[in-house]
Amino acid sequence: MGRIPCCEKESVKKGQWTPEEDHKLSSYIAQHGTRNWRLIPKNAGLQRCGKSCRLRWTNYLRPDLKHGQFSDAEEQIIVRLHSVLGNRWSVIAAQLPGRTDNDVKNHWNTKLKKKLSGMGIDPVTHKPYSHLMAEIATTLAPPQVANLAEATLGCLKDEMLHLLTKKHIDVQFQSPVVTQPMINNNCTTSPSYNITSKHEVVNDDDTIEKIKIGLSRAIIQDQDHTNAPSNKFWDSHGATSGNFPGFHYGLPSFGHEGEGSPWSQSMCTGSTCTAGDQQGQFHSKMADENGDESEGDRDARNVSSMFSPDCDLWDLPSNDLMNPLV
DNA sequence: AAGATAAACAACCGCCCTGCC
DNA sequence: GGGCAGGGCGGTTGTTTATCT
Repeated sequence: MGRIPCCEKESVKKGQWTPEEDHKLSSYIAQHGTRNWRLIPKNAGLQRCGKSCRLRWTNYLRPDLKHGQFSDAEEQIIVRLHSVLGNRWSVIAAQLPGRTDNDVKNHWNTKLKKKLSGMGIDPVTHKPYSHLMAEIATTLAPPQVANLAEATLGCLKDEMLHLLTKKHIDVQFQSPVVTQPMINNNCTTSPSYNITSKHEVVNDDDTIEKIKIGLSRAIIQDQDHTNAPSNKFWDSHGATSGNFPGFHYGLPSFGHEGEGSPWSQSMCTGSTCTAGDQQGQFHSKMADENGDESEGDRDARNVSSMFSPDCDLWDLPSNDLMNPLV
């Protein structure tokens, strides 16, 4: 017994919507509202699945939607929220009037990810690539480090090669450019990425080789210290996370995770997220406000609080958000 | 000018959550 | 409490448009 389909697939049209279909749907919704999406296509005379109608309406036809280019301010907000929330597009979109989650997601995937990568910043964790590689080299046990480092290089290689064919990335990788905060609200300490970088093309293979050599050296140095167990974070704190004075080491994650971004998770599992620090306050605040409301409601409200005059998040010292190793 | 490639956008799919019965 | 339907969400795919060779 499978799930009951939301509509009869055979009699349903797919693909691009025609202006006539748009008009039918808009007219029907203007008259009857958006109750019961399953009945809407039938009543509006559309050969479409109710779900398809809902998407068309919410992502394109709604009169309050913006359809133009994203402004710099909007991009900054997306990057900023993504660093905290991860791929929670609906929550991010809720902070951008007239934008849908689909809009934001598409814009992120087609433009912003590449811009960040071009700056030497991993768009998943919002950390510099050099930071990620340093973490790998210093966090893992010697039997695992070589294989995992190789695997990580594999993950990064495609993106790097793609970028290196177009833009120069310094072997040391540039740290995020700190500019004026994008949202004022009396916040003066928040960094924001300067999402513009134009450089000349360099020799791809040479750069990749330098990256590999640098990582190999780090691995070798790490292996040289295998007889000093007290220095091994993974000995005393588990294989994937641990503490080190001034830094939190978490195994970089390249996939989607359930609760917030890997980076935000990482921030809250190590020494940088103590009960007294500001980031910890932010997260415990989120945890305190659960009540009976839905997770989405909480997210939306908590995110809204970031933009409040109190400026909870934007007041955080830049190190608490980015915690750069380099 | 034509084909190839990349970028941008639109839509679909399947999972999951929530509310109702 | 369990089952079901509706709807939300994020990931992915398909199509169109722009740019490059």
